[in-house]
Amino acid sequence: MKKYISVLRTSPFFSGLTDEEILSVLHCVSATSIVKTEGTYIFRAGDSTEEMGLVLSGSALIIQEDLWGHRNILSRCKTGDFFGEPYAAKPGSVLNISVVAEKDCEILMLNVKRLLVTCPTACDHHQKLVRNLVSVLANKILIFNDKITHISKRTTREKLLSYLSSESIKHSSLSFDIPFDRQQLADFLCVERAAMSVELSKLQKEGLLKTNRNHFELLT
Amino acid sequence: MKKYISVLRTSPFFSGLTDEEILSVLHCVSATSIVKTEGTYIFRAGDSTEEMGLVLSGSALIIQEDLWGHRNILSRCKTGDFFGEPYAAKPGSVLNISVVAEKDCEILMLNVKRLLVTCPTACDHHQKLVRNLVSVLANKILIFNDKITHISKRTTREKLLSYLSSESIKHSSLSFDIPFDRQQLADFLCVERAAMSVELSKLQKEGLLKTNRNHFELLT
DNA sequence: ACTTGTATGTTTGATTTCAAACAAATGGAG
DNA sequence: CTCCATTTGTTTGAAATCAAACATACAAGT
Repeated sequence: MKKYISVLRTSPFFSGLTDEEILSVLHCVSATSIVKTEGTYIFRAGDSTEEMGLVLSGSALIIQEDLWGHRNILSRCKTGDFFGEPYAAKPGSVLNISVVAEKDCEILMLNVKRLLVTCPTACDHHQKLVRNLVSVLANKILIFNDKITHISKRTTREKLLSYLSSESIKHSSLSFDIPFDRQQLADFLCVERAAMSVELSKLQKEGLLKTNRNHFELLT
Repeated sequence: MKKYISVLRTSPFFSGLTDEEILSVLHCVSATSIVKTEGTYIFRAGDSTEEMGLVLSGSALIIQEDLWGHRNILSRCKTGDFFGEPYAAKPGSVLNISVVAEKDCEILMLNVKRLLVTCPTACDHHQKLVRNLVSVLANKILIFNDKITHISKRTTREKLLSYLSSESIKHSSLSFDIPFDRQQLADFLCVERAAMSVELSKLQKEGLLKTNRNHFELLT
């Protein structure tokens, strides 16, 4: 397991823990590494799980398949990324996503339930790990919350204004850079890039904002 | 505080705890009750907080206001509901919502940070509370995750199929009831009720499903 | 300067959604 | 049963979005 310590060290799940603490705490969560060959399932929609996965090498795809067989790729997990943590943290929940090895990969499985119910005495690392779990979960909610706020809006214009407004608040400035190019922004807001470009042009003509590439300036 | 124990008992945050445990654990989180008159702010967007709120009486509105002054009501918290828990659980995060008293109300403020960093020794109730917090957060992610899956779809038809597909999996049956009427379903999926009704009719004509009121049957 | 690749902006017609009004069906209450 | 309120389905013209193609701008490398 030691050969992967550099991967674990960078994960928010283990942040604030020393290498020794990480190695020690891996027992608390019954960490076991598994190898998956390209195309095999790691989790399957409909399953339930007490374990979350952390990618040690290779990569995995988070996908959804509907009743009529349409497959949709939600995201790609690379080295250091993890998946399944909300399902593992909520006993009895059912996976509504599947995880498939995109390339041959090694996955570290961590038993979240054991983290929560056993070792109740104050193993100090243990406490830190629980705190990190809470932080990871809370962070995900904040990100989702933001995204829902924007894509709930009916029109492209409203989605843009909602997103830009929130970025402006986040940067405490009317002038800021966004971490997306046009195509990525369109994907994030669930609209067409072309329609979005048209709307951005209109907003500029109307004097609500100025933009150049990924730099934006809002005019009130 | 005792007069509100019946409210606390029903909250998922305190589930599995006896009345005595609840009263005892309130100290761990520096529980203090505050009174707010109609229209005053409990949280304001841009603030950060270590505390979450739980409504003891009256009601509060979760709202968002954008840069150009448009106000949007996200949800209403009634007795027993709580708010702000992801912000309190993620130190340094900034509120992107405001909370306003809709009527005169009493709010119990719970310091989540204290729950995570102090009393590290195994006060048994304390552990349960942390576990409940993890569970509450994980549950919220699962709900958000679902919602994003559906409303990310571009067309009304795709949103419907995505939602119905997931409900079918959840009920392990092609035949099931949904917890929404048409207007609520349209709001949930962020589309027009009328356009949705049209699409449902088409889907039925095409033989993909049958529906009567809130009962649905999918045909494969 | 030239070429190449990529990002961004614009245009087009077809399709979908919106918004508003109205019609039909349903479920209670009297 | 009849009346009434509510829910659901349908229609309509206006507006927005989609999808695809093309035009323009910019950057990196030769």
